[in-house]
Amino acid sequence: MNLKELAASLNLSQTTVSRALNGYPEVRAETRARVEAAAKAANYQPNSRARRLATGRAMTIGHVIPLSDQHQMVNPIFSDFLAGAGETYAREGYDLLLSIVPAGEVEAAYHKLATNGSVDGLMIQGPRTEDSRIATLQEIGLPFIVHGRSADPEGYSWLDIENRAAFQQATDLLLDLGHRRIALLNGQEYFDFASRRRRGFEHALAARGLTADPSLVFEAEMTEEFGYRSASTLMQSDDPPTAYLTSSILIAFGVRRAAVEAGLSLGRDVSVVTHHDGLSYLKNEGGRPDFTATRSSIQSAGRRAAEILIELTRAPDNGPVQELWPVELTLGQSTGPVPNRHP
Amino acid sequence: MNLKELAASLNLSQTTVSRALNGYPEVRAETRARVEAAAKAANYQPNSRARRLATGRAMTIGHVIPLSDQHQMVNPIFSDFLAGAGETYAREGYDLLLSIVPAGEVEAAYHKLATNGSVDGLMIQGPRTEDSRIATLQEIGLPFIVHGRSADPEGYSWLDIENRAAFQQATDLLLDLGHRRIALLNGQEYFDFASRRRRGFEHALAARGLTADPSLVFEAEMTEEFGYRSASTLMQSDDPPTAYLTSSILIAFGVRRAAVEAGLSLGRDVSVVTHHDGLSYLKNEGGRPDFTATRSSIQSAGRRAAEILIELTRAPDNGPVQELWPVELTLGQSTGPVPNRHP
DNA sequence: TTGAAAGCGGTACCAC
DNA sequence: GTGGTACCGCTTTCAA
Repeated sequence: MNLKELAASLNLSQTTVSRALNGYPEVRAETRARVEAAAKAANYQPNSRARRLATGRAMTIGHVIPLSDQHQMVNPIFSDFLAGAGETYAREGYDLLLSIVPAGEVEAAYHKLATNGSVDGLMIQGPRTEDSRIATLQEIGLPFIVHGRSADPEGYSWLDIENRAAFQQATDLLLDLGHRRIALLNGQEYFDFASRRRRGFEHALAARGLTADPSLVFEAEMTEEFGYRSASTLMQSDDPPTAYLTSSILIAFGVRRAAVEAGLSLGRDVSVVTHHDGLSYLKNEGGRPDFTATRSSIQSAGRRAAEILIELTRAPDNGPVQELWPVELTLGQSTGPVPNRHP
Repeated sequence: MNLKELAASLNLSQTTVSRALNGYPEVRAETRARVEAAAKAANYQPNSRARRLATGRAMTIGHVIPLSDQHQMVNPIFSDFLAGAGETYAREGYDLLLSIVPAGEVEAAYHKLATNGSVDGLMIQGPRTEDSRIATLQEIGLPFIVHGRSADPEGYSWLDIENRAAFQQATDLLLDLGHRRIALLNGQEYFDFASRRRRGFEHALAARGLTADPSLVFEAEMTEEFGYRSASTLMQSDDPPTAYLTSSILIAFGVRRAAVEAGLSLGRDVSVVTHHDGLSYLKNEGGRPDFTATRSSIQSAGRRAAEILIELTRAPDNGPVQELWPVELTLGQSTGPVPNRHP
């Protein structure tokens, strides 16, 4: 059943039926009701291809994922963000076009999506400190929003969290508890969020006249394995850290495993603060550890980023929208004393 | 630059230009070359919306993910499969429409995607033993393929692995090693793959006159936490199992953590076989355990499923395509002896 | 308040 | 081998 047939069955013109269905005000209420009833009865769905052509809008948002960064897809953050964004798209009647391309072909994909009119806007994830995607998109002129930002956060829309402040605060907490040897297990620092986190860490130390011990700072893909290996090494060293600050729950899981193997208890022998859904202080006393926070804040970020992006596609001439979200620090019931140096 | 303008600039008709660009044979080689050169110079991209309307094909495959099964998205299998499928779509010129909907609205989403012509085919993941999506799609008449299958595997296309045989084989291996108390940590058995795996497990036991001890069989969402909790409990029991067969690497990770806490070594004190990329026998002797297999087989499955699905959209009248893939068992260097009952 | 008709940008049939 | 033209199904201006 298409519009023409529906109109014929109602003895109305396509025009009127179209207007009735799309909420135009000039349609008489009675007519609209009649049309809506018939559309429902016939289970009429406007053909999206025809509508897209006629309106010139794709009603589609693109997410382009580089394949070699496939690890990114494994990262739970990625899928949670996607779930949140997808929720908004569905609510607003937008489709999500997921394009998985070899790394190095991302910007070519942008050009193609833009010129063949497949999408109205693009979502950018995982920005680097220097990220050429941003300049490319500005040049193309397609609306886009970045989850995170680059070193230069001017002239485009983004939604980011207070990475620097959060890690400064977390470091302060550990310093307040008396810790002096704190390890930082960070994501790869070419990602902007990671470099901001490191700066927060260093800043908190500097504020107390301390400097980061380079042998306690690691950066790598944020896996459990990375946390395990680096924490294991550190725990066997002569002067092991008493606290760990990590950039991901997976890294913290690895630290936990290393601690268990070393016979240490999180929250008693060694302190761990990790970024996850906000920041969490981890411990494994008293049964179930508090690792199981939902990642609701990341879903929220996805929802909000999608909202902003859709707004941008509707009013592309508005200035950039930039939102900086605070990060909450969730403490376990007991943050524990400064651990003694373990045997 | 659209087709009309391109044609005008060449003093040719739209028809000829279109034919030249789309590889129709009747175009003179010289003309075609001229057209192609001009198209390239002008960076011409055919408008995908117009093309879709004119051809009546969406050139798009839909993946519909239920949101409450959002855990599914966290599951690495999900994203690996997606990455593989996405690769094929890109190669074949198809778009991937990812639709994230509340659980319970999945079939409504199918109807909508079908009637508004947004997709040419649908990819179905995570089939249940009884899965109403399949009947719904058969009724709708949209091409689809299932990754996995339901209890009744007739009349539709699917790509599955030999779950039953694999778990039977794995159980046989453990029995051959002398194990008699083997725990099965399975996925939720309303998923068809999980029920097949359980049957393989039970069948191997039955073939030796043994029956599964119900207190050693668990099913749950396949998380690390599940593996940890169930293995911890079992390891503290009076008569703990000497071997674990698990349905996911995450579960195996949980078993590993429980083992470490209990002072047991994988591959020496306790045997673990898990499904991951094929089946793997896990151990943690001699440094790095062999947990780090790539999930390439799942990506391959995604690629192949996408190929079949695209083929189905092109020739919807062909009979169903059904492929059953074997599962390889990868042994560690040492599978270890039957563990002594631990203290 | 409703309808006729001209697009939107291609594709594909039918002539020449 | 090339061109004219009628669609594809909907939106949107313009007239009535």
